[in-house]
Order: sequence, then structure tokens, then C-alpha cells
Amino acid sequence: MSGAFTIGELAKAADVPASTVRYYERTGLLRRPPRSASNYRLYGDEDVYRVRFIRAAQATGFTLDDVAELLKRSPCHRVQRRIEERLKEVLMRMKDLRRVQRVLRAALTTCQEHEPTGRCGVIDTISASARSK
Amino acid sequence: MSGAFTIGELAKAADVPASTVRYYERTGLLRRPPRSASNYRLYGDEDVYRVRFIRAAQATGFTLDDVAELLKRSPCHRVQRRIEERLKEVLMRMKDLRRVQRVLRAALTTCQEHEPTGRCGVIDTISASARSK
DNA sequence: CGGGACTCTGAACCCAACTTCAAGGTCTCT
DNA sequence: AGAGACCTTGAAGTTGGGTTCAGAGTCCCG
Repeated sequence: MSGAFTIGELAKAADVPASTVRYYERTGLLRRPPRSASNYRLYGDEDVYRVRFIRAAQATGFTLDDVAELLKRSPCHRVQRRIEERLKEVLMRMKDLRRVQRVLRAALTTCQEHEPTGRCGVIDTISASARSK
Repeated sequence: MSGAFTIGELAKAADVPASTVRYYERTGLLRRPPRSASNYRLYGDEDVYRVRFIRAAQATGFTLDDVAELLKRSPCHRVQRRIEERLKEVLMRMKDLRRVQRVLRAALTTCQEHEPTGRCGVIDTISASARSK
């Protein structure tokens, strides 16, 4: 809608530091925008959307390289494969975290049991978890 | 039990590269072991356990700084606080991942729906997720 | 005695994703 | 016109957790 943003305005609109916008440009993730007479970058709404997409994709666990591929409008099956890979990673990571959760809870219990004795059993609990991985 | 390991033997026993063992020593996580006549490091079983503990703790999401604190045999309540912090992080991270999972599945569905049309709706799907965070 | 596998050191390098710096130009308000 | 907030650049620095390198010494087997 609106005409042109400076880098600071884009940054604010997309909620990233201006330095990050420059970084994205350097790495080819963002186009090199037109410049004002005084050599300021001039952005449009599309750029806001794009930066927001980059952040959303990152928050979904994609690397900037992944994002570049997604943005290249690669063939759908390639995009699909990336997504499936990420999904698989997410599932594995969740499994990991459930294990970690178990270990931490066990450690905490140990901690509380030993509190009166003053001897710390936490190290044994966490060590033991290495074997039952 | 057994007498003395060289760094390579320790590394094998604890399943880490020797370079990592030296790194742990540099950062104070591992003691500086006695040396042989020819200046080789000489380790004992304790060191094996310690390295294994470090790896197990890392696998449980602790940073090496955390590990240092756990190993310092800090007062139990301090250890306990660390563990509780980690547990809270884990729970938050799991919540994150569930969100991510939803987004990815939605993206995949979009992908499959649009496959025949050749138009990729994935970018919109992921972008939309930024708002419903 | 030779050769291959091991070890020693300090320093430099790696990764991703940024951030910071220095030294200058520009814009806007008062 | 001056102050302060913005913008420009390329280069260098940051983080954590290591790995790699070069050049030298050591150990073990046949």
C-alpha cells in the first residue's frame, strides 16, 4: 500500500534490526532495493512480507539456506521434501526432549531426596541416563 | 580399576575425539592429568566417567557452563535451580515444537493440494503462522 | 632400524546468523 | 545553523563448542 520505507522503517515493520536487513541483502535473501537520491535504500510492502516470511520460516526451524530454497520458488516437490525433512527433525527433537524431561525430573527427585543428607546424587542420575539412551 | 589411559584410549572409552578432551582440559572442565615420562597425559577411570557425564549433561541440554557448575558440587539448591531452569526451557521448547509441527503439517497439506495447479502456497502458509504465533 | 600410529603444543580456523565498529553523509526539528 | 537521529560502507567481532594445522617428539611392531 504505502510508498517507500527506509531501512529503519522496514526494520520496524518487520520487527528486526536494520543490520539484519542489510545482512539478508548481503546474503542474497533480499533483493537490492532501489535507492533514493541520497543513496538510502527504498523498500516496499513486498519487502516487509518477505522479511516476515524469513523470520516465520526460521521460527519453524528452517535455516537461512532452507529459506533461500523455499523463496526460490523451487519445484513443489523439492519444497515438499524440505518440509518433510524438517518435520522428521521436529519429531526426533520432540522424542529427545521427552527423554530429557524424564532425566531432569529424575534428577530433581534425586536432588530432593538427598537434600537432607547434603550429598548430591544428581551427577549419578544424569550419568546413568547416558546408558539408557 | 584399570591403571592409566592415554588420551586416545580415554577418547575411545568415552566416545569423543581426543581433541575434545584437550578442549575440555583447556576450558577447565577436566583436570590437568599427570603426565608420563614422555609428557603424555595419563588418565584414570574417573576421567572416563567425567567425560561421559559431560556428554550426558550436554545431551540433556546443559551448556558447558552449566556442566561446570554441576561439577563444582555446588550447593544442592543451586544445582536444583539449574535443573528447574532447564526443565522449564524444555517444556517451552516442546510447546514451540508442537506449534512448528502444526505449521509444517499445514504447509505440507497446502503443498499437496496445490501440486496439480503448480502454484505453491507454502509461503503463504508459513507467513500466516507468524501472526497466529 | 624403519615406518606407521600415536602424542605434544599453540594458534588458527570452522559454523550460522548476526552485530558492531569507524568514519563519514543526510534529514528533520527547532 | 546546530543537534540528534537517521543512513552509508566494508571489515571485523561475537557466540559455543569444538576441529584443524604445523612441526616436533614418542611408541610399538616386524
